[in-house]
Amino acid sequence: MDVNRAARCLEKLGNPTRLEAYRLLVQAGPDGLAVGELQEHLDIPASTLSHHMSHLVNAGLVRQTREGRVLRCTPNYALMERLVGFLTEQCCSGVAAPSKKRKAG
Amino acid sequence: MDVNRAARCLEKLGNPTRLEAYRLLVQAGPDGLAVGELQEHLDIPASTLSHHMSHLVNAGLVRQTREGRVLRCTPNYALMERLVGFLTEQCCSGVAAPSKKRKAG
DNA sequence: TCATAATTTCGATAATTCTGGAAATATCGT
DNA sequence: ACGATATTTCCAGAATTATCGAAATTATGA
Repeated sequence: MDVNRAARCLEKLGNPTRLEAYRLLVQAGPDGLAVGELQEHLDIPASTLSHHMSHLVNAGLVRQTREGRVLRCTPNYALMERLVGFLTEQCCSGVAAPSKKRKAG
Repeated sequence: MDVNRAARCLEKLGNPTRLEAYRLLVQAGPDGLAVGELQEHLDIPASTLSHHMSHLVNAGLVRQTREGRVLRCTPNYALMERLVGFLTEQCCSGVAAPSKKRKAG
């Protein structure tokens, strides 16, 4: 996770609609949610939501798998955890969580 | 830390120049850096940097104190930690770090 | 007061992002 | 094939953000 990758993830999560969408996916549990289910919760036009989701998918934060007519979305926890790790290690005071380092530890 | 506050912080950190600036402040230690010192590191025009810094200050992520002609910038660790807490609690799988809760614990 | 330094504000342009209707695509059941 | 459903892609306009030179502001020291 370099600074540019982190910035890209943060940028995508920095939109209220997208952050809420991601949060909904996490809350929904292991199966995530279909795009249409997200749309019901978020109450925005389908095309707008589709654009937002493609941002998240492109950044790698969300994965989509087709199930018949439905596109199921699941959060990429591993990437989110790497992002949180980046913030903790690079942007916090250094007092907490010095564990688990892979690069140049 | 509600979802909109979190989104605002993430949005501000989601710009590569601003994320790098914040990181430099953290790395610099307790005294942070003057705007001019940031400018040397980032190598961008003063007015551009000033705009970026005002984003961070407005979001509460950075604090500025005047020391003579110099404006010293320091990161707001407390807010960053609340942001990381938000992501950990609301956007991660729930497997890790269930400790330290203040609201409705 | 003058010159210098540090930084912001002004003003303007370029670039990007957000939004959403309409049309297209993909899949299913009959 | 047809009709319905789920979702994306196309297209365009509105809104926001990024950039930065020039001018203004704030502070220092002689």
